[in-house]
Amino acid sequence: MDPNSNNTKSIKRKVVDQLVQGYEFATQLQLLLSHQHSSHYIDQTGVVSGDPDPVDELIAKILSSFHKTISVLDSCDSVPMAVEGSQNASRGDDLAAPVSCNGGDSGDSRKRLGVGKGKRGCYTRKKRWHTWTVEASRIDEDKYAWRKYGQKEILNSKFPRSYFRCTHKPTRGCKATKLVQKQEQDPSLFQITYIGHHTCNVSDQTQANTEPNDHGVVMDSDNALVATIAQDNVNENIQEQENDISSLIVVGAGMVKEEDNNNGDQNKNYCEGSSVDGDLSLAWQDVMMMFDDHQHHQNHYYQGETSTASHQFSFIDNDQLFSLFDPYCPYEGTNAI
DNA sequence: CAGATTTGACCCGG
DNA sequence: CCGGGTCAAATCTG
Repeated sequence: MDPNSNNTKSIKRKVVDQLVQGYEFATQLQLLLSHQHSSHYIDQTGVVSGDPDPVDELIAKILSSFHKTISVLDSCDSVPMAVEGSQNASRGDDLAAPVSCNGGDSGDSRKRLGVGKGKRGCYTRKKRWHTWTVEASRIDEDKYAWRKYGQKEILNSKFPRSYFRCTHKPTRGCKATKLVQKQEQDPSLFQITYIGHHTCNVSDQTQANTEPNDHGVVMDSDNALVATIAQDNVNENIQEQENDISSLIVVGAGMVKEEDNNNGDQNKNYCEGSSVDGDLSLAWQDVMMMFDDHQHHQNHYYQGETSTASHQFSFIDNDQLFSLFDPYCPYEGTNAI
């Protein structure tokens, strides 16, 4: 193969990838703004204005522009597209079934004990998704339902690291995960690393959280908005910003392990839920840097509000919570964290 | 019995 | 090669 054409293809793919992200984010922005605008109109005038919203118009143009650009690039190269199709791919089992890397012996899975070699660990690691780390006194600060799927002793760490994935992963293909580890300096604090954004319907998750939210700030309306967005088949990665950081200290935001994930296995394309979730600012940084590398300004995703909310999460009490991270006191909770 | 957790196995990637 | 992330059978719990 011609290395140049490979390189070009790689760049193209990256461009398309970023454009797809941009498209997604513009869509979300449109939803958010339209929501805000509508409520503003009602609040200020008492009457819902029927005028076409210039913001909507502008965003529609942006979306159109994105779409055209992507289409043009896509027609030049057979880069798999993820715009809007991603949601349809999650039919409930796409994640439970690990893309048969073994040549498709999907029939007799679930073998173990001596056999099963080559079946275990058959997965593709997340590499490019948006990750950020927070410090928190509780691990249940976010209102998502998590299910623990692993725990590991970490080298040079006193405390094991626990691995959680969204409870709705099997049913909705939500790929959000988080890693939780006690801080060595201050074991009362947890270091929580979130990986990826929730693509499940957040409204369900919020139902689980029956306790009143003492963060105060418009949680209800936010959640309503989340539901709206989710129902519109749009990834609500934006929502994560307001969902997850009520009383957290953001340690490192906007870190993206950016590595073109569709360069390895061309057959896998973007079928798993949404692979376009990520950080808008970073996405654009990437795009711009490919053409012009003078863009280094970092947009901070989160504003690290630090209230000290400590509401009781309905799924688990504090004793369970802490026993979870005590290697000698295994967590025996029944539901998600 | 269904769903969650535990935990050893397994593989990816640096 | 090895640490860390994920899988999945076994086990637990309500």
